[in-house]
Amino acid sequence: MNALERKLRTYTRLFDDDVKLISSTVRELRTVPPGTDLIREGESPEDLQVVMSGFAFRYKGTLEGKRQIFAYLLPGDFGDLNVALLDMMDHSIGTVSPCEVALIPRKAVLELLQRPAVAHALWMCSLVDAATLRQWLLNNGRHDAEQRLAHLFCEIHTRLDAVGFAEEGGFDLPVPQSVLADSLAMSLVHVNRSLRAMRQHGLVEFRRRRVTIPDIYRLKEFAEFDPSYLHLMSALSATPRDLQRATDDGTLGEAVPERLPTYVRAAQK
Amino acid sequence: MNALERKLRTYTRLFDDDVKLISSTVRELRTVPPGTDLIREGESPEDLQVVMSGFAFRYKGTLEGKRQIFAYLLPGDFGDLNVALLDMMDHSIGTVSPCEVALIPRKAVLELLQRPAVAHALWMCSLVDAATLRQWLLNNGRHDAEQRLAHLFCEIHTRLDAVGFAEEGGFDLPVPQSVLADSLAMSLVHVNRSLRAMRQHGLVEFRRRRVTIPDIYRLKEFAEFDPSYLHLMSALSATPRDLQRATDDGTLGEAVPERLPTYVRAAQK
DNA sequence: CGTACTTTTGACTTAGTTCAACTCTAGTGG
DNA sequence: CCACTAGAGTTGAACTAAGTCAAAAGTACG
Repeated sequence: MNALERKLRTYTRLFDDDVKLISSTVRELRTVPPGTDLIREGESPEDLQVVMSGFAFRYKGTLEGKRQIFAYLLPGDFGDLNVALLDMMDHSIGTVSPCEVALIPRKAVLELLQRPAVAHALWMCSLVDAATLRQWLLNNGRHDAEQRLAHLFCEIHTRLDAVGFAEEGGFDLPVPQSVLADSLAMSLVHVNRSLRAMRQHGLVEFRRRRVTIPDIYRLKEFAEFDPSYLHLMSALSATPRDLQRATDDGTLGEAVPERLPTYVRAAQK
Repeated sequence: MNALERKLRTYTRLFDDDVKLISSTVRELRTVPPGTDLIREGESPEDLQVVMSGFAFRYKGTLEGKRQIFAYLLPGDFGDLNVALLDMMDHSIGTVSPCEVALIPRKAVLELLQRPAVAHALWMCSLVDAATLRQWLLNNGRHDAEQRLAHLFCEIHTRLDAVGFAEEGGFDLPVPQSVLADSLAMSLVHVNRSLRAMRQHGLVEFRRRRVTIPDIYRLKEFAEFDPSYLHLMSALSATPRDLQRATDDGTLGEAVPERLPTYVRAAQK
């Protein structure tokens, strides 16, 4: 089972037909190096992109050269359902790690939307994205620096956990501090200082692109983190069997060189 | 033509059948006083709500009693497509002015989604909402106080204009400064001071719940406002004929007592 | 083992918050 | 028509979280 299918299954029971259809729509799989734009504001390409492995983010810049990141894209996430329906991208998508990206022709997407089950799953994705944006708006606007960092860590941890990529005491987060800064609307220096403070308080540690969480409950409480906006009835949906199947086809879990986040490895060979 | 139909027509050409279907789904029209919650975080009601007239907003609070507003709902806007598909509301919706709200049964929504044209229009609404959230995140995170205010004014002006409710030099905005503060993640005092500064610079004036804009181009430039995120190919769609029809059935335009925003009047009788 | 990011830290500045008082306005009831 | 009240708007003064600038110290990798 690939990342896309797993993602969709998070939200609906799919028929085998649907699954086949989805797989068959993937026109091409391209591998993209880190620090690249998958798509830029203003473009309206013929293909919709889905991140199959790696770590990417949505963003937009201001005239003064500042940047705001809107969301992180984990494997299975759609780059831009927008493109299939709206006229053009109103933001850009950049990669942090090497990424494998599936290209789905615009037409195929429209056909997929004819399928009730698939359409339903796509709707859910879209609504959860919006809910996440709202949560970011609240978090960035109404929490202080340390809470914001804590909340972001909690969110990513939870999302990775839902697809089986988080371990007990932490997770790999392949981004520099400057990306955290642009996500949380803070300055790089202030991110750094806040991280130090949190480390000293024993809340979290972020070193070498890895987040270590001594006590997840304490962190969640500190961040006022309530995962319900992610609408994951699916802490369930990543059942042991799903994970087993995923392991079987090598999407995750096999022994791999070193120090690369699990969800980035696929794009590494 | 009611507000909902007008809104949907903003995004797609609808068949007469579709139109009939939509109108027939409105179970009930309830009138809600200002300062009321249409729905609260955590609820999952049987009916989806659509604002038909008046002014409302999405919001969510923190434990410390702070509040963040996510979006303004103008006539025709859906309160919560979420509810039809997701388990429950992850935020609340409150009214500012008196509102007329149409209730559409959850089942009816699912049926509407079977209609390609309607489904398409709903998709667009949802995508535009998300794009707007991204823009707010950028605006609140990466612009200073005055730019944020300016941007918000530009957005509302543009949206009202698209449905025919904005005049040349300004528009009615029936909210107290505290609501602006909670939208832009600033303190009430700072909103007030910033408004004064902008007034003195001749950028905008906000007095008695009315926004006056001496030079819209200057304001837009100041705010770095680019309306493309609203995806309104529809500055067109509010054609003179549409407006005429709207006037005919009394949705807007008839002579009314006084000092009430046009789009609030309907709920007043 | 050198070049290019990152991360860290210090010193200084500033935008924005908080607290607290005072004013204005619109609506209410006599 | 006026006094009273409650909500909304203004303003000053003190305070603080966060930004900016600048330089040093790690790290990663060819």
